Amino acid sequence: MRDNLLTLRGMRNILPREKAKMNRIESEIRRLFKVYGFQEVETPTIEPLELFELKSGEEIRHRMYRFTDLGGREVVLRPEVTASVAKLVVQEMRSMPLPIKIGYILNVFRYDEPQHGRYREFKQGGFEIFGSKSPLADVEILEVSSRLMENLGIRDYYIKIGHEGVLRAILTRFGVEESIQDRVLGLIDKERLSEAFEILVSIQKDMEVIELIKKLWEIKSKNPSEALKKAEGILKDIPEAIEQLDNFREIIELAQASGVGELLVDMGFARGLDYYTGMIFEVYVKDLRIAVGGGGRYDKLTGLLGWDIPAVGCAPGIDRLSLVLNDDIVSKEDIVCLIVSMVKEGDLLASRLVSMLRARGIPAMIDPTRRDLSKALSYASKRGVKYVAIIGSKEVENNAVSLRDMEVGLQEELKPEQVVEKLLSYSV
RNA sequence: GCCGCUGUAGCGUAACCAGGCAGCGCGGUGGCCUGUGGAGCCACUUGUCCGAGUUCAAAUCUCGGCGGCGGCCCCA
Repeated sequence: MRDNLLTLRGMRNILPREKAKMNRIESEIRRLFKVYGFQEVETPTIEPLELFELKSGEEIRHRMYRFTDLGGREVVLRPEVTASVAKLVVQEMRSMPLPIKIGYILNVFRYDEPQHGRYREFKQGGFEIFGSKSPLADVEILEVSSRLMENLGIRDYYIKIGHEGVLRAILTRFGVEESIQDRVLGLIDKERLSEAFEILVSIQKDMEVIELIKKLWEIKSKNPSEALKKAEGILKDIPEAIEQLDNFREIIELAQASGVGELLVDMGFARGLDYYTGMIFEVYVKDLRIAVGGGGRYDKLTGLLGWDIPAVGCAPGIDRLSLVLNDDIVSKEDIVCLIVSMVKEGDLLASRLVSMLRARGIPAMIDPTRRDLSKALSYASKRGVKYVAIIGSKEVENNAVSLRDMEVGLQEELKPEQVVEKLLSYSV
């Protein structure tokens, strides 16, 4: 049977080494949950279609795994987690003190064309803060994104940052309704400016709004204060936009003070998800064109679900981080001691020894094959096992084992207790 | 959704251009050698992605499908 008939396009088997890397990343994320006070939750894999029709954005919406269940409901495999977590908070946490800080590590599904770093099922971590409008919350999200990169030993990353509030304030000022705003921002994000402008022209807006957006869009700089200054000049006649820009400035200043990674300010930056209302960002690693994480502020989303509280969050991509990490971030250590019982009379001693080792947390196993000693050694060697405990009739008589150090090639006869003592430092 | 490259055993490959018995390495399984030869030796194991077409003859040439890899778009 051909494997490729059994594994769907865009899906994959995750092998031990890859899995170990993902585990490493996940444990780093969970450590940040603890240190920053995020409480981990899990939401349903399958959600009603409506949840993502609310505000997920056209891009994601037409790439959902979508079907009718046996009860006739239109359902989807979650294409992202933020909407689900927002729903969870609205449904279950109305009586909790604010701010509510939620973390998650969950798989998501998108029917994209697979390519480098892109699969149809992938895994995201997530940090979401509900109930605070303060820039301090925005900065905490930026900070946690930066810390994750650094804790994983990734130094050459930068954060592309923008502010949808500024763009939306301009559009609102010129009377562009929200659903049109979503479309226009989507086009701006794709750098399809002329199409965005066509829409604005078609609803009879004057050229001023187009000029403003064009000028703003051109501001892309690794010098945040310079970028902010330029933006201020452009927006000085629109107080609502200046207000948003002040918010952006505050976030950037606090972020720099708390040591987040290098910032690339992009005033024309918008994200595919329609629910963003303020600061937005994506995390990039040099030499990799795709984002390894992203996030932003979404103050209106929970309101649509029945509890109007501000929120900000981010989602690191676990598979993509794994792509960046070297294999050597995880140890290749496997079984420490392989026990080979060559004669039936040795099995009792072998069982006793393996239990003693495991009880002390030392990874050990009995070779269950009763093959030639040289084949057993070959197996141990290929698996990278450090010690082989050999039990033949001679050892059975002495109630001892011959412990062979596979790296040095020497061996000594020891009592089981002595073996445990010797290997104690390999305890996990 | 679009574009490019690609598809030979479990894995890595040769034969493809220029059509003519599909071969090698690794692995796996079994066996032989007093229990340290982490070996060796012997045997076995499994394959041209699928479907059409051209041809006396297709792994090889053509077309289509599917898959893989990468790019665009978008994102994680």
